[in-house]
Amino acid sequence: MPSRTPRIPRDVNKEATKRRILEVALAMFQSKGFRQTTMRDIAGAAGIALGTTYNYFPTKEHLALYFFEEALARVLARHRRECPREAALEEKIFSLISLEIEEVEPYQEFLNVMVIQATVPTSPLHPFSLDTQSLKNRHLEYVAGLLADAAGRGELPALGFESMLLSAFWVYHMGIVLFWLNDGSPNKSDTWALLDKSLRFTLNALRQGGRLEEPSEQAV
Amino acid sequence: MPSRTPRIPRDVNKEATKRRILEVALAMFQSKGFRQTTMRDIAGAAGIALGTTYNYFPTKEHLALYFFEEALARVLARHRRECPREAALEEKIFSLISLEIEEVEPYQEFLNVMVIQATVPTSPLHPFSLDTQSLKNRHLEYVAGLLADAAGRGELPALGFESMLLSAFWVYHMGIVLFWLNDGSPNKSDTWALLDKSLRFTLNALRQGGRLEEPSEQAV
DNA sequence: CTTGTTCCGTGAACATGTTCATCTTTTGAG
DNA sequence: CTCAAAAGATGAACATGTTCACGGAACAAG
Repeated sequence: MPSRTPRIPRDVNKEATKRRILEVALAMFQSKGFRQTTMRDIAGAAGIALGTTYNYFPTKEHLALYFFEEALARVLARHRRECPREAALEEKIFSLISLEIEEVEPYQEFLNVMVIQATVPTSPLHPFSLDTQSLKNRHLEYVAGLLADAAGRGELPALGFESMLLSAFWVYHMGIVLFWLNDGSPNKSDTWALLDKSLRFTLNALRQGGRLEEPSEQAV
Repeated sequence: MPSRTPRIPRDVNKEATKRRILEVALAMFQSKGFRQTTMRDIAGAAGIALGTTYNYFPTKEHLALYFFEEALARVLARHRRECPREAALEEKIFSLISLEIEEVEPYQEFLNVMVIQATVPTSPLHPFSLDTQSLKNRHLEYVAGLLADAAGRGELPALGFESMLLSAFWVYHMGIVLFWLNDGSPNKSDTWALLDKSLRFTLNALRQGGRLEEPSEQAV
């Protein structure tokens, strides 16, 4: 009887372990919630020792961050696939935020505890900052693409404050998600109404010149 | 020698203890940061046992909530005092958000960890929800007053979606605070620029009719 | 195969928010 | 004043995220 232990290369095993931890963790976050899921639970379910988990993910929150990585990837992929190129800009943005909320919907309880810390980049002091920064950037790059596309097709006038618009989008987007999380109306209908109206309002205003200075005199 | 112990009535002592815990805690949150301040530290500095703290505040976060209670009270008081009644609506709102940020500025590190959980109402599941709800409401009531005042003076046309405007304000306000927390520009100048321009833009648009439906044809 | 090195897994130990059985103080009735 | 009940204070104990010193497995060189 030759080699009793099959000698699996280290790299393969590591990758497999990492995936296993992730799968187990996400499943438990779903079923039991983030707070209720213990690092000991995760390690146990993944068949490894407690400390080993920390060889793969520096904190419990980082483990959760992967959730958002995957969710964002799915959202962008779906948006590219499902949202017709010739749709109006407000439709594209509405659809982007909707998809996002949809992907994230089943994890609402988990989000209530996590999203914010995970999505809001926070200060440079926060050890989390760099990791979330890249998430945010990937998101904003996509939105910048949508805006550039709309501008290229004459759907938006040249405004001269495009980068600020992107900042504003981030602010807006975070606000909507927070609102949604806290929306107690049936089917979260308030969120959809707010999203719809605020998008129309903003884009109409932008199309009409996006004036940032004094109001014209024709105002009531 | 009569009563060796002066027998201070319980109520008085309790109130004093509560205040002492609060003062000590806020001071330490400032100097060492929220995370670095231990419940044991607080109890020690307040001269009581660890468990006693929990007779006064159910969680460490509730202790922090008082910070916001006080900050909001100061902000509203200052705004009522400092902001002239006849100022334009955008100035009033700008000033309100500025004051808020100013009051909260020294605690930025603390905020990075806390604000969100403390200010975002989160789900009904969250034990924190009710307590933060009242904070939010007090804030929004004040803003509603500003809007009503502006409408009464003809500064804003009757729009027909005032309550949605209040929701939008909440979204906007949270977004700005998040942006500010994450703003790496010198003196946070990006935040001020964004705040200024977005307010002008929005209010100009509202004054010009606050159209929510299809854009007019005169758009470029 | 042998061996030194590097890498990884392990679980005990630690830090800290929170709970709870127990003890102490206050209170008010007799 | 006396004393039983009520209210409050206490710190040991618990739960859980995180660290770390240790040991063993994988690997490369001889």
